[in-house]
Amino acid sequence: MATGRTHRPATRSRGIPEATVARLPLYLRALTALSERSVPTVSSEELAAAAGVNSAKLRKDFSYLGSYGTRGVGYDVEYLVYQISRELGLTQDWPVVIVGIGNLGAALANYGGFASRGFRVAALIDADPAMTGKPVAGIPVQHADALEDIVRDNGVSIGVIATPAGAAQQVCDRLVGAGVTSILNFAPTMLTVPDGVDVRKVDLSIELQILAFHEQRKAGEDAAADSGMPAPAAVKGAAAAAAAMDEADPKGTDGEAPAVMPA
Amino acid sequence: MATGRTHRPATRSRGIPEATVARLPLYLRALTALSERSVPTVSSEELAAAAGVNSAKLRKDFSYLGSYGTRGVGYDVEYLVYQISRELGLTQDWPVVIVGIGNLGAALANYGGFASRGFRVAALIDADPAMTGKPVAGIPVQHADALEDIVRDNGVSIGVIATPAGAAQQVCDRLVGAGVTSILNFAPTMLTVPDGVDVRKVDLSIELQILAFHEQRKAGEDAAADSGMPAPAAVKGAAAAAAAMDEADPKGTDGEAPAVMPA
DNA sequence: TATTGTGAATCAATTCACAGCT
DNA sequence: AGCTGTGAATTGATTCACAATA
Repeated sequence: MATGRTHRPATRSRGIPEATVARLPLYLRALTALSERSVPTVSSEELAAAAGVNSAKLRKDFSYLGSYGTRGVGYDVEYLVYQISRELGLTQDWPVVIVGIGNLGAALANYGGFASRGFRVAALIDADPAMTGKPVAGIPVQHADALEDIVRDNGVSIGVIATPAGAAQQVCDRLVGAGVTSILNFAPTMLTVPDGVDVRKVDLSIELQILAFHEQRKAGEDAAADSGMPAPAAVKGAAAAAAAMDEADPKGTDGEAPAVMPA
Repeated sequence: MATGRTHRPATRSRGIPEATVARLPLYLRALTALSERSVPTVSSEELAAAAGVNSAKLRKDFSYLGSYGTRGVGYDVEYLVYQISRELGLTQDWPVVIVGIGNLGAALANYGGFASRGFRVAALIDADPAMTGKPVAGIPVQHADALEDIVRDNGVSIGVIATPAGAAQQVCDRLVGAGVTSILNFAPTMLTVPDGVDVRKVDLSIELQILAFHEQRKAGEDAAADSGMPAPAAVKGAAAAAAAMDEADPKGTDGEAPAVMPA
């Protein structure tokens, strides 16, 4: 993710800003919707509105990819869909494995978006022997012992971790050892990986906490402004309540990480 | 989210950078782990390593909250846990409703993190009458007709949308109409909300696409460098393949959005 | 005429580096 | 002696505003 090497001088100089890369999927989704409605062209203004960004930002983003628009007219929808798909690497097939088939892993396996263009669920892996062979989303769950073989046999380079926090690092190490170089982590823990391996993290509790912060700001900062804990003195216990949040696996039918994804 | 008002002059001048707010939950998690191991103090260096950031950034972040450390020593773990919890608004109870109890909604409902400090699942809501009354994670699912009553009766200000994309905007409108001012959206669609309402989005397909981009960069840009679609001419069809990804609900036992969250 | 593509200006976030305290 | 807190420098992202052009 942060290895700043200087590769090919092709098409356009490399170095699309990370912020731009993160928005390309947004544009692609909006363009796809237009494509389905057979809209032939869009202006930066229209497309920006559909993607929820402003048009100057969108044009600047596209300028990193090349000059794919026509002045006075706009962008050819189909052509842009193709160019962005290619830029994102979606014109090829990416086999992924999902490790940890609990509530969340199952939800991910059932996600329609996986099965469509670009990504393919190559295997579902779980450490619980009782799960082995059980079909989830039509795919039989395989035991964790076979992880390395599965990754190698399928040429998997993207792994999804949906295990409990305690197992995540170990699973990560095994995935990386077997050749995976991109990881999507749903477990609420920081993963340590060697250079050259990308990790993206999706964490519901963090998203909720950020919302709570803003919500608090809105609700007025009057009520219960200051109630205790005046100085870094002996405050043991009181704060410990805020703990528990992450780690551990309180209730939950089985333990894994909730996932992220749309219908 | 972007309303730049100038509120209370209390404790410290308002205006914690958004990037800092987004990292506070990370620090909180690391501190919580230290707290559980009864570690009394940490240096910025140690805590930064545990949270996966560098120490200068962490110190700068904390400087926005106030001077909670001790030079030559470090930070008091319990005290910092308390201060960050308070800053994030986690010292109060936030009732949340989850709308759309499919694969993903159920995974979210079962997520342990919800039940612990700060957030409480006040209700589960689904539009399917067959779901009504069925307990999920010990909480009976209620019908969507009761949405407004549920939100008002429970004083809910945070809503989680885990419905199919097609229903998301309508659900969002109803939540906002009933008084919800913060929304966590798992549906793969852009939501339009009035000023003063925050939306955070979690989207697996976007995360995967970002990973694919970096993966492609690593794999060498040789193979299949350029295969077709030379100009913005007649390219109908070819690119349409990249579509389908989002929207719609291909397979999937029932249709909702996968979720995001840890064990 | 309408709309892109992009330098220049602005704003935000990160990192440096060190003075100030304990 | 060690570590925080923070101005100053730097790097990165966004927005402005307009010349280029189909």
